[in-house]
Amino acid sequence: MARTQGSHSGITGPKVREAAIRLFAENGYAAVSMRKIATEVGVQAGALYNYTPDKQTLLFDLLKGHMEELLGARAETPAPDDPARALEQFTRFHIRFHHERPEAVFISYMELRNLTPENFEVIEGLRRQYEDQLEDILRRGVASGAFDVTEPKIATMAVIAMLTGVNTWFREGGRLSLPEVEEIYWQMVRKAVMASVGSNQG
Amino acid sequence: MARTQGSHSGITGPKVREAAIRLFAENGYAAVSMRKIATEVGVQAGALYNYTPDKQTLLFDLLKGHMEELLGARAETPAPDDPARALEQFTRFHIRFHHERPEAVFISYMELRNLTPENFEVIEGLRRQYEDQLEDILRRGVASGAFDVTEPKIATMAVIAMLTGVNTWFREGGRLSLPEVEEIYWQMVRKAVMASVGSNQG
DNA sequence: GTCTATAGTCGGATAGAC
DNA sequence: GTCTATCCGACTATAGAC
Repeated sequence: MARTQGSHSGITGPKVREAAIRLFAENGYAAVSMRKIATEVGVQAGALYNYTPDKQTLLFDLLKGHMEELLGARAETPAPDDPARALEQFTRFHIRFHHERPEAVFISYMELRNLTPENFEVIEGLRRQYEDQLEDILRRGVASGAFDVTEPKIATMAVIAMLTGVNTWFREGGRLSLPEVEEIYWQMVRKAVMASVGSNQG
Repeated sequence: MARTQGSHSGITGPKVREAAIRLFAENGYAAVSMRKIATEVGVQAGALYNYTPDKQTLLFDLLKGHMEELLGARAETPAPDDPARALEQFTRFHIRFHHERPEAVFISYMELRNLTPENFEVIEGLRRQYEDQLEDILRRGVASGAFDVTEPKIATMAVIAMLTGVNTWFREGGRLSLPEVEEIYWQMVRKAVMASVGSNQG
């Protein structure tokens, strides 16, 4: 007697993750039903519960996995001692990493409010770890005299917001390549934090 | 014979808008039911349909109202001829205006995907009108030699993303006042786009 | 590991009384 | 303008067969 249908392929787990990321990014967590995810994967809704205890945990695991990937990728990159070089590396890394995972990035910003408070705290802790890396670079640059930044925490938030914004408009195949975009943003970041040679109007 | 309950006050319309903005911001459009909005207002769900034909139109009207308020407030402010002064004014205006309406701002960024395609186009058109104002300032500054910006469109997106990011972390009563934050951001924006006196490493 | 079937709940929107 | 009552559909999660 044959199985009726469904994947039975042994790779349903990853397919659930992929389908959930895409659907959550497109429609939002609350608007996506377990049935839709199941249809996308090619199984029935009930079968999803072999891979996640519930919908909330599915969202949490996606966000946690994304943040751990981010921190892992950063950890693999040796950080230059020179603050200016470290800042350039951070800038290019952030743009590239976020460009490669637009959907996970989108969810990580948009669906935080759909996490339970306990789950939210975990994700926020991971995010803070990432932000602290940029803040450390800025503080070292201030100490060395390379940067002129009165409020490293604010500059950290400003730079990250600016860089993450690339995902809202950049599309492959447009007028500019990603390396060109990286260079433009790096020049803006560099000028924004560098020690100025003379003051301007303002 | 007296009315059973409900507002009957003649101001239910504004209360519906306010409740919807707050609840959509807190929980997301899809996660908020008409019943929840009605409870917040103090009426029954059916009464809401005296004020909006459906939930989608309610969301659309909120976003459209917000964008029109934004453009209206800009239009009331006389724009300086000098590009640097115009940029400073834009920077401070953006931070202040967005600070005063955190919930509407949040919805305007998060709930775009829950608009029908036709409604989305309308909101995007209004947003583009606003962005074009900054882009014009940057182009004028490049023409006058005051700014060093190779890609005004990208700089526009970068500056707006950076400024809007204030809403994600700034809280009244913290270490810094809003005018202080304005000043810090203005200095970063100014340095990022100003014509540099000498080049750096990078 | 997946299926079918179903429980129990909640959703948007409408009809008609007052 | 608001109420009550309701239609009808969709949802999460579970139970038990295969």
